[in-house]
Amino acid sequence: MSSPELLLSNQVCFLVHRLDLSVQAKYRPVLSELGLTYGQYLAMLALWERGELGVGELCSLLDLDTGTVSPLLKRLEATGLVRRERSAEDERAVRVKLTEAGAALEERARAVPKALGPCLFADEEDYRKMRATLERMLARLEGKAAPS
Amino acid sequence: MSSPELLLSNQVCFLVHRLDLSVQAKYRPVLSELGLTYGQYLAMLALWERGELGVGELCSLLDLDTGTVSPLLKRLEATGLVRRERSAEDERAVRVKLTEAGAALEERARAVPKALGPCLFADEEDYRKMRATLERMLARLEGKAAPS
DNA sequence: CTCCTAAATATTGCATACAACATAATAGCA
DNA sequence: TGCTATTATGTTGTATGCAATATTTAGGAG
Repeated sequence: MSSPELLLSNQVCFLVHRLDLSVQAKYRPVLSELGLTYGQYLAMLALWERGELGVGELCSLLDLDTGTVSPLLKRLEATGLVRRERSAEDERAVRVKLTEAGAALEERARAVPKALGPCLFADEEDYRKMRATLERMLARLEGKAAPS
Repeated sequence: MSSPELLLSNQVCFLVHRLDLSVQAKYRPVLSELGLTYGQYLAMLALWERGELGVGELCSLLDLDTGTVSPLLKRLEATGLVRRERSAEDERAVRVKLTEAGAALEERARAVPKALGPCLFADEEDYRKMRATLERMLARLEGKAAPS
């Protein structure tokens, strides 16, 4: 017999996971029209914001591993949205820059939050509360030491 | 120049995604001691709860595709926690059952929520509010039609 | 009974994600 | 200068996750 602590429906972690997958599912068809996956969209957001980034910077911004980001950038380069150039001063570093096409895509991308915002929250107030809750959960997670 | 709508830090979807990955990262070392991945843990929760399941049922419960669940069950079978048997009445159907080892693992798994609960929420009250917020977000997402 | 459709599960291909390791270049220090 | 540690990035192996397709079996119309 299961104790309530082990019931699937009682797990916050499961709720978070389903929510993430559901959100991605909502974004998928919209981003597909831009030729982007969900992960690529997040990377492009960072690039539109910063213009140019190192690989490590992008890993920090997205909170992801180089093992994830490095191939992702390779695919973005293959689709022509991004250019990767070895830095002249430091041959280890790679600068990731938007191409013409990559920069141009920003205009079309403005439609994405407009289309999907209403799927996620009711209004500004709702948005702020949700964001606050999620940020609190994240802070709690990252602030606490690993469980013994 | 980025409009605030495209700023990475303003995206609720990004918060949700980071939260999911952070939660998984917290669970990983704990589950690793049980020899389980995150996805396998969720599947085992369903099995401990129901005892025996069809593949399709598990897909519904976990809200996942057969393309995800089918190989996952294969790996659970390979580690000896689960048995898969073709149903006698309907040769298409596969019944997934706990093995002795799979059933026995439930005892050790009780430690998981105990260890990780405090990483996620402060107390019962906090747990309930978080759960309510997440469930509200999920309901909103799944209730709304796809964006035009 | 035969043919067609539907249902249940599995497989393939591609894109994350992370751990562990590999590679190359810089920095720092003796 | 030469050696070593560190840094920045890439690669490999394994496990999700989903779309699309394949396979097998059941059910139903005629």
